[in-house]
This record gives sequence, C-alpha cells and structure tokens, in this order.
Amino acid sequence: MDPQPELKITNTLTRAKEAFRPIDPSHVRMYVCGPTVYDFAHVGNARPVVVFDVLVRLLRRLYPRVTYVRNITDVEDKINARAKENGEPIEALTARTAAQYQADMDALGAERPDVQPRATHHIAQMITLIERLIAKGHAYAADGHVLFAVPSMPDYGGLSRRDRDDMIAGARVEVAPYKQDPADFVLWKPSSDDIPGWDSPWGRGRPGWHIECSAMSWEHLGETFDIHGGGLDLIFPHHENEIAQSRCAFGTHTMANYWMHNGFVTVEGEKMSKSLGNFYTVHDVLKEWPGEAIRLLLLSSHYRAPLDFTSAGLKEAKAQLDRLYQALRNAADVAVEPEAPAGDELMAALLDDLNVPLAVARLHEAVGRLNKATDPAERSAAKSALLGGGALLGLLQADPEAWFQGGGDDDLDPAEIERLIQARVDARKGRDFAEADRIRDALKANGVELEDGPQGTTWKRAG
RNA sequence: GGCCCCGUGGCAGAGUGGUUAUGCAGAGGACUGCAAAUCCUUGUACAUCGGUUCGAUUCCGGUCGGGGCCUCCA
Repeated sequence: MDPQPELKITNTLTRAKEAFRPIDPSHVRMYVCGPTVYDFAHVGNARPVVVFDVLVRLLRRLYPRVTYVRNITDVEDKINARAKENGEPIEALTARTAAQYQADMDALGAERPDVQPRATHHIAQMITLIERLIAKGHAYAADGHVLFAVPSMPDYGGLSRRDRDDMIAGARVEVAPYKQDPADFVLWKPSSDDIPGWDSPWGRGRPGWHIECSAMSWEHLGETFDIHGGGLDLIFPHHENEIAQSRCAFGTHTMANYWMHNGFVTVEGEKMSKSLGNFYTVHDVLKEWPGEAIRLLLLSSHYRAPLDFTSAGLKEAKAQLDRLYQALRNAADVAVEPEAPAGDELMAALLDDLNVPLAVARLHEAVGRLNKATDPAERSAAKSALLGGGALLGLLQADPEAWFQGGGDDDLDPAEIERLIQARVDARKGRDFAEADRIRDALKANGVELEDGPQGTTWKRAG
C-alpha cells in the first residue's frame, strides 16, 4: 500500500504549490468569501462555491473534522441602493436574496457550509476589532469614520505584492480628505438616518467592507486558521485588507496559512457586465439546464484558470453526464459497496492542487471500464470508482432513471409512455416494423427516445 | 505606469524534457429488423523567434496576441 499522498495547493501568499499542513490536523478550518445579497447569483458567483465545495469534500476525506465557513454579507451600500430602488425594506431584500442563493447553490450540488454567518450578526465583534486596532495604533477615527492606517503595518501588501506607492499612483479614486494616508481604508463609516446603522463609540454608523470577514472568521475559526478562499479579484483590496486588520488586531504573523483564489468566469468569450447585458444568473440557467451540468461546466477547467461559460459548454457538460449516467443505468444491477472509494488516480488528481479536469477524465476512464467489462467483479469495481469519484466531485449522485426521465412536466406522462412502448413491443413481435417505427417516431416527436436493450426497451427524455 | 495570468488538435481541456491525456464533434466498422446505447478503428496539436540541451510543446529570454487587478466586483 502506498502511503497516502499529501494534498498540495497553490498558495497565493507564496505563488507556489505547497504541501498542505493544517494548524491542527484534528480540525481543519476554512473560510470562503460569500455573497452580498442584493441580487441573483450569477455563474461567476457560483464558481468559487463549486470549487471550494470540491475542496471541502476532499478535506473531509482526509481529516476527521473540517469547519467550513462562508459568510453572507447583508449590510452593504449596494443593498441599500437596491432596496430603495425596489421600494422594499432592506431585511426583505436580504432575506429573499439569501434564500434564493441557498436554493441556487443547492441546485448546483454544493453542500452547505458548516456556518453561514451574517455580517449584521457580528457588528459587536467588528466594533471590538476596530477598538483593538485603534488601541494598538493601527487605526484612527476621523470625521465620523474610522480608518485603518496602512503605514502602521510595515509589511502591508504581501498578498497582492503591491508596492504602496504604486497603488497610490494608480488609484482611480479620489482620496478622501479625512485620510491620513491615501492608502488608508475604511473600517467604519457614519450612517445617515435613512440607512442601516449601529451605535458605536464613533457614533451611529456601519462597517466598511473588509472588517466583516475579519470579524466573522475570528468568531468562527479563531485568530488564525488554515485556508481562506475566494475569487481572484478579491486579492486586492479585500483580502489584503482583511489580512491587515486581523494580523494587526491580534498581533499574529498570519491570518490564514493558505490563500486560494479561483479564476474569473467569462460568458461567451466576454466579461460579464451589465452594459453588455450578458449576465447569466444561476437562476435563469437552471430553467434550461440541470444544475449538475452547470456544476460540471464550472468544474471543467482548473480552478485557477479562466473559464468561459457558454451554451456550447453546457451542451457538452450535459452530453458528458448523459454518457456517465447511461453507464450507471446500464449497470443498475451491478452491486457496489456503500461509501465506495474514489480510486487512487482520481484521488491523486485532486490532491495535486485540485486538478478537477483530470479527475473528471478519470471518471470517463472508469466509465469505459464499466461499459467494456463483462467480469462481475471488474464491473463492480468500475462502478464503485465512478460513484466514489463522483461523490468526491459532487457528481453522479442522482438516480440514473431520474436523470433521463425527470423534468418534462408538460410532456407525456410515464404511464402513457409505457403503454406505447408495450404497443410497440407487440408490433415488433408481429414483425410489424412499420407500426413499431411509427410509435417510436411519435414518441420522439414528443421528446422521448427509446432504446431496445437486452433487458427490454427503456426510454429517456431527449435533452 | 505597477502587479499577475494565459496562448495545446474542429471544439472544450489536462499534462510532460524524449513514450496514447480525457471528453465532445467528425469518419469508417461491429451489434441492431432499422435505430438508440455500447464496443472497435481513425485524427501525428502544442502562438512566434532565439537560447540551453543529445533532444523542448514542456526550461530561459525576446516578440506578437488575449485577459485580470490597481479601494469596496466572485
């Protein structure tokens, strides 16, 4: 038996692939930046959810306990603006959007994080952090605001490898007059009466963007933890500033040991943008495609590489899943042990910085073995590899019959389909192939395709 | 201007200093009443120019092309 190879992940802090060594091997702790709840999640929002879902599944196989925290940002100026626009209370907007987010991510097969803290439930912790930062000389109050004093942290910028002076030179935003240094960023800002605010030592106000993640990761994972994830675009300023806040508040050398960032999603070759009107929301795509196909498409390139989300890609993802489920359907009678292992090769692919595309290729190879093999033990092993590997990737856990026959609410009902199939079987027995083909064509016209196999005729809804 | 990433066969997409990725699509064949599903066969790809090397798609440098970030966007 080979020893279990170790997990390697690319750490943005070092820009290198490193062996993963948890702070406490009996309890791995991970934080991923979650949504700001003011609108439907788009496919770009969904990518980190799916990517880190695979990582958590893998970590749970490797370590006895994993705590996965993904926040919900429910206080933010965009939320305020949208609520005003809609003429609805902020709580109504955030509650509805958060519920929709949950439903969409469930549909993508993402397991729910262990904790989904809300920013508004952690105002006290934020204030505590800010007070500590002020006490330690890393922050100052000015004009109703509290700002983080970037020059007070000598090694600020380590994650994004940004020189402070360059940042200022390239800054696109006017420097506010209350800033002592152009690079300083807001921890707390005053709220007017018509927007959410909380009492604080600096008057009624609301938190800046970055402080919530420092507060929530502290509350649920401690001063330092193992992995912090999110989209590439969050490296600067968000994650850089989180690091500054947490490390300066706690006097620690590190906030999280490993920082992982997923690449951007484009749509039909273009960046999603409101002006182009090419936002694909998960909610909309789910109307036409199975969540599992969306998931597979989001996993089809390596997590750090860019991903082009296209309808052709959805079609191919669906076709791949059809092939995989077809094999499972044909092997319905093959017994497998529960909790099947994933297979060494698939496991090795994931351990190598989450090489999901290679892992999916292993799945296809397992399908080939399953389809080809006649030996029962071989078939059972191949099916186990397929289901076990699928479980690790969050794929192939549906019932194959449901995969092929589900959906299509306004089409023929299954009983009618079965009746027609029987009629066709009778016609074929009488060698009346004209009638048999007529029935098959009629069903096909209604989106139902037949397959004559050794065990009789099966059907599926055409995708 | 600063920091970072990418350029693989029709498409998607891994990987490697010298040997088949994988899938989709296409072509031929087997099976089938005909199909479908499945199986078999098939496609000599690595932007470009130099360098290192016995040998580079893989390492180094230049060029061209594309993309991201640079204060609140996953």
